[in-house]
Amino acid sequence: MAYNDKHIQIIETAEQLFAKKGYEATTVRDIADQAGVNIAMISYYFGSKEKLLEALFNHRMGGIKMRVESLVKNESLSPIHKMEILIDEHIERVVHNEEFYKILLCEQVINKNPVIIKLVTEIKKGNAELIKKLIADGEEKGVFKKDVDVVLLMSTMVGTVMQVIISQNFYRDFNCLKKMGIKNFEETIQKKLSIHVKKIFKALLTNEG
Amino acid sequence: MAYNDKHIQIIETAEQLFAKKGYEATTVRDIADQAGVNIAMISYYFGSKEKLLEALFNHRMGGIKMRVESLVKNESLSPIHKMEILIDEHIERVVHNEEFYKILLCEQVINKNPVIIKLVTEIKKGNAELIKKLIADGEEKGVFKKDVDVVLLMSTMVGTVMQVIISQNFYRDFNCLKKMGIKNFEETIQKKLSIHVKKIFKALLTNEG
DNA sequence: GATAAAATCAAACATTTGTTTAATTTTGCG
DNA sequence: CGCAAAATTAAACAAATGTTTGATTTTATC
Repeated sequence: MAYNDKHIQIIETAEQLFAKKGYEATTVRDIADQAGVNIAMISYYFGSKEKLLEALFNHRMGGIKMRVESLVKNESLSPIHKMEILIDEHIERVVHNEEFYKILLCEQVINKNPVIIKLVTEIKKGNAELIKKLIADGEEKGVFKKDVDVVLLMSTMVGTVMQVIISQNFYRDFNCLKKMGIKNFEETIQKKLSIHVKKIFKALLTNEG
Repeated sequence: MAYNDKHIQIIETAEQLFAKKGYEATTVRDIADQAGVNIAMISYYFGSKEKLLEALFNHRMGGIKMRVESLVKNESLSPIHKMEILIDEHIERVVHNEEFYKILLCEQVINKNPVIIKLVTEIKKGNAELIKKLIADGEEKGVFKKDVDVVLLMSTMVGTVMQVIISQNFYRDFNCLKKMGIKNFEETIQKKLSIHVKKIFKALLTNEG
């Protein structure tokens, strides 16, 4: 399905509200008001509130699989370099789509909507298989260890980034960064996360520091 | 506030349902039916659905602060040993209270209820400060590095464990463990997580492997 | 066993929910 | 312009929501 400007406008308004209040606590009236459209438009355009959520997932997850695929299959990069780009692109994606990734996290916990489950599982599986091949490639070249647990590795990357995102207020507070501007802080946290996760991957994947 | 058996029964029934369907999607009728009590009992006992959620958080998070505190202040253990116990106790807590930790995760994302925010923030802050001291202690003794980012370190532990918990079906599927019994799998994942997180901490905290 | 407090219950409460309807307006095109 | 399709609207819809009420039953204390 192709979305026009009004579709996108409603989808991204819904995204804001779902992230802020949760899917169930967000009403179609909330969305319609904030998007400046009539309530009936949501059913008219998407069919239902739930299908609007599914549309959001399609909108945001559409391109991810290809991006990872083309990176891993790029012949001119070393396995280590590829892995680092993978990490940086993931961090960038989450930092710049905080709201969507919060919704994704909660939907994974509830795990109820079949369309979303299928979409997310397919992407996770595709990524895991690509990364598995990437690690096997690195292993052949003698730069990566044997017997790496791919899912554990990915869980650490994904889990660390998400945990930092949802507790960024605590991070600022604990490290006395309350006065730092939001844009500045976003940049800082992105760099710190990049170094941190890369350090972890180096320890888990290679034979030493 | 002290809870009697019926309180606990309602709280833990609510916990199951909140984890499965989400807080907002769970109705007080759901809870009352499954707990085998009248709907009115929830308002009568707790005041409201939201205060029942708060009661759940008090019920589950009451003891945590003390446990961590007494461990860190134990004089007879080395910093490294303490850190390993900290990791194992956290993993054990999450694995054996999956449902509650799922609810906690979603509530952190929404970040709306002031009582819960305060409770969670206090525990996180207390733990972070204790771990900071523990690392400083290890640094003095020459076993830990300088300038460790405590919040990033904790985020990796907490985030990794949660990510594995919420995607355990994927983990089983990807690693062809679908036929393994649930109890057996729980044990396996707990051991794997323990080794995995300890390996990461070693890399981040000590000067080499 | 009487009595007061606590617990339990079915029913009712006002709101709010997502969705639909049916009428009206806007748009696109010959 | 004319007219059909699409978009937009206000209003209405039934269903479900958390909470309260007021009566009844159980429990505990003397």
